[in-house]
Amino acid sequence: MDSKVRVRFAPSPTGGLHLGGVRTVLFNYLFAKHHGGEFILRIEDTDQSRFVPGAEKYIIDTLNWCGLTPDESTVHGGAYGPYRQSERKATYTQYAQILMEKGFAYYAFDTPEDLEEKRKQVPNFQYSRAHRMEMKNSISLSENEVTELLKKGTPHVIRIKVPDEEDIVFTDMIRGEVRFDVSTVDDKVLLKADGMPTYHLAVVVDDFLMKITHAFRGEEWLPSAPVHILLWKYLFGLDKMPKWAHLPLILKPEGSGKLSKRDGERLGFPVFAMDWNDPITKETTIGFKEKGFLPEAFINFLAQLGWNDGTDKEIFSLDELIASFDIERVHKGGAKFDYEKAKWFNQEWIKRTDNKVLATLLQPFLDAAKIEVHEAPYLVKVIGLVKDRCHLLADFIPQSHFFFAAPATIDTAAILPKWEEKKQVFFEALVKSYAEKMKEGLKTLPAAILEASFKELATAHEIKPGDLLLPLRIMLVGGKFGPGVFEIIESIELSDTNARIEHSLRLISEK
RNA sequence: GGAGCGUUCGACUAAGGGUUAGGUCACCUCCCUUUCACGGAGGUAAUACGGGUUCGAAUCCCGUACGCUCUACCA
Repeated sequence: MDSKVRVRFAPSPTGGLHLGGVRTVLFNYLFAKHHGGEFILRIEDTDQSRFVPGAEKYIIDTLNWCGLTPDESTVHGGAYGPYRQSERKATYTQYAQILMEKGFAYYAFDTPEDLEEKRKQVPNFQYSRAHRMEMKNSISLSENEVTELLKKGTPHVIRIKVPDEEDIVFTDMIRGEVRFDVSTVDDKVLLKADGMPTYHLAVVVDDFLMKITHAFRGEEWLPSAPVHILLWKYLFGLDKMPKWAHLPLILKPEGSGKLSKRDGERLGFPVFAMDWNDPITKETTIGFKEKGFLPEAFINFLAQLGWNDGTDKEIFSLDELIASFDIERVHKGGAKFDYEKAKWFNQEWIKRTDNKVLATLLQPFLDAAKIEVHEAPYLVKVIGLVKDRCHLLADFIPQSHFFFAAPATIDTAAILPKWEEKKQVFFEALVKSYAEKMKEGLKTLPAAILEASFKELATAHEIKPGDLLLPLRIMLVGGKFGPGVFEIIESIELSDTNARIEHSLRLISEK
């Protein structure tokens, strides 16, 4: 008997992948890899009305960005394909037939309009034992009537026949024993009128055929678990059933309820992993990647939403997560998403990431800001100077643009109140001294030397260096921010420094 | 309405019968820095409520409240 761990993530290709989806993938992936098992991506595209072109590719791109690459999928291949449910239609029909033959399912001829009408008439209507006989199906109708309807090609579905009285008990790896009284579950549709299976049939059949050993999914599936367990019992036997775990939900930061795309738009943070361009509405929804998150950080904070290793450790690489992940330590309760904490994780990962690697990742942001970098080593040096103050890769632009071009505006209002004649004289002297250095053929000097000579000159002019540092900073970067003044001068070199000082002096004299 | 699941600082969480209920984010104060950050040191702040069981309960049991999910020919 093959006991190798096999898990799957089974999204439907209807749009961007949000936080909850990625976390489900992550926990599946971590569990599989922790146990040396395999991770399968299966596309659940059985609802043709909701199919969105490009969504499948988007899901695969997202998984790649996160570093959660499937072992088997529509693009990676594998021995249990096809991995797209729309291509497995015949298989589901076959199993639906088996259920019919065994008497565990029946035909239902009610139209959607019939059902809608019935729901209006009967409060809390359930298509189950209570109302089954009032409907049009192969249990309520005579055998002749059924054959007649079938012969005429009347549209129909196949429904599961839920037993009258039975307790369904199963063990959830996170929640322990969960019990349902089956009389409260209705006769779910298994095969739709278009011949496609619903999720309920497809998930059971595919998990069996793909030899899935552990099935993890969001908590929203818990109420329909009894249907799936019934199907396992009828079709394959409970001993073959995967072990279940229902993951807690990711909640809105404020109030309560499941996190949605709308919350992100309202509160100003991403919900999708990567940018999603909806081909139908033409809307673009921003993703964590494009917002400036590192995949390591994205994965890290997602893992910490509902799981921890029992210690105070919070920063985990993917390999460390694999090594310490334990599904039984996953929480039962939902966790509110906190964007501030997410950004903190990202900042920690930016600090840990090599400057050359960051330089590559920063390129799209530099392009978007129209910043031209002439020398790669220069960029790497600048990254080293400002990375500590960036929560997002995008923060790099406002933190460092002055290294690449003179600031567009100078906050002279912050200089003027304390400006005086002797400062004017000092800065003119400073410009002169730098000009002399340049005449000697020097383009720049080390920060420490720049600082020493600056202080010396200040003393000679009988001004405290501290009174001059802030104005100088503002002249160079435009405002009250940025790394050490002399490190900036060292980087932008003497000629640029002089140009910026002279420009600011002119602005000041105009006021 | 019904069914299921859940509930520790504002947020994420630790502590599976004995702790001044610990850590992180956020917030506040101070230090470092004559900028903004980073870093360092402190501070504010929690066991939903009510009953049991026990020498002892955040932890075990029972109620109550509140919240969430599901209740489609969507997943």
